[in-house]
Amino acid sequence: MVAERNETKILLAIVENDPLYKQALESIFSLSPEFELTGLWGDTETAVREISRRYPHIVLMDIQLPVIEGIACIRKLKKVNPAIQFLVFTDYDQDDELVFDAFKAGATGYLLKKDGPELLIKSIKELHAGGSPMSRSIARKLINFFGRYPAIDGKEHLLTKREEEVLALLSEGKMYKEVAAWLGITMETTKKHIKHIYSKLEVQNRMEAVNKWRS
Amino acid sequence: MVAERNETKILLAIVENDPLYKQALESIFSLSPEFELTGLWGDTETAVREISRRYPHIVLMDIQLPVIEGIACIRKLKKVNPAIQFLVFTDYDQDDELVFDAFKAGATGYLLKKDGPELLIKSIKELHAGGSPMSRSIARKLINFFGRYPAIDGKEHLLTKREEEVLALLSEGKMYKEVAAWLGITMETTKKHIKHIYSKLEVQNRMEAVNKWRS
DNA sequence: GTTTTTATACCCCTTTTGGGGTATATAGGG
DNA sequence: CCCTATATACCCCAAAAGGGGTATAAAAAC
Repeated sequence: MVAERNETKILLAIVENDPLYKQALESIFSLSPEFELTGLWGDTETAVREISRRYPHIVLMDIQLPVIEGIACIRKLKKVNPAIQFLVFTDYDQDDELVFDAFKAGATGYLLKKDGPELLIKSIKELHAGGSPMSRSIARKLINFFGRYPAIDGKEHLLTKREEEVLALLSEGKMYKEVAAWLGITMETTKKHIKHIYSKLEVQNRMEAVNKWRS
Repeated sequence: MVAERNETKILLAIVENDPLYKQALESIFSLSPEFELTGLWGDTETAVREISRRYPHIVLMDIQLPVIEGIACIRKLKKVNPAIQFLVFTDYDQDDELVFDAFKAGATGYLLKKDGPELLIKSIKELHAGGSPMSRSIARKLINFFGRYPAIDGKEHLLTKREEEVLALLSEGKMYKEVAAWLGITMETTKKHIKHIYSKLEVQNRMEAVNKWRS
């Protein structure tokens, strides 16, 4: 049901600082019938400026020093165009925090340059299909990360009674002011409850909250 | 902690076309210590214009010919301020559709003028307490209503294929621009599809659409 | 061979939503 | 007794959603 995405090309944009890689990537993707190269930029500033006019499905994002710049670029672009998938393409895999920050910023894939072009192409397809391709060492880091923290959950008393009431009314499609009227509180208080709900469930809107709560 | 709103009087507004009733109602409610008459209007236009400045708890709504006007007035006011409770106060109880339309528009009480002032006062209190007061004949109509239709629904080809795709993405909590990106169309076109979906399903928002479609 | 439906794109506008604060009062746990 | 969680209320602000148009082209229906 998720449409005929398979019939169309994968729209790819590339941010690559290294001129050699830049040329190599261009020759790979500009000629392939499965991809359409909608952008090829050498720096993040140009990328930020151009990307909204190119609307790629995937952005292959080279991250070099300064690392912060690439991460910030992903975060910025992800905020504007949440639909775009970012595949980090870098040499750096030693610094755990860098890797985590990339994912926090919105990257959904993390590939090392040494992995080679075949895996790169495979990863882009995988990413476009909804997957999260990453190099083995990166995957290991992610797994280990969850060992660092006690893996909280519980979930039973995640939401308070009042918050559950609010969420139940939200799930019926009621507007904030209707929820407020129903509970006999002001709309601002209703908003406050909703903000807490979203924060606790780590979601950004009503639909996601309801889905998460129902699941 | 429960909102310092209704410890005191019931704030009542009245829309009554008939001058005689208007006077009678005023004398009843303007003197009663339990009620405070925040508005007394002879026509719906004035009511619509004034009501947001008077913030009543309850609106006693006279419905006369043309019936459509009174119904529309309730719908309009309920949309603006869902917290207000509407008590229909009319002579008409023969036309079933009229009664149902009043409830659909947002009325939560339906009283006939012939029921008399004691029941009127009792009904307003009942409404304010969260109840749904109505004349016996009206209650009967409501009950019978559910026997009228086999409670089925065609539902087969109500939405087009594309519209179903859009709705599926909406049900995941995706923003318009994400849906657009996913389907490879513009956000404006996405909005157009969504408008059609809401119109066909007779709903006003994403949550209601998803609920209706899933049911 | 018109007419209708579907899908697309873009315009206008208002309302709703979501996220960031601050502040008060109260109930409970350390 | 302090401190946190809960529930309430209010502020500001930007983004998203929703509702009203118009218009074009292709496909389906009549």
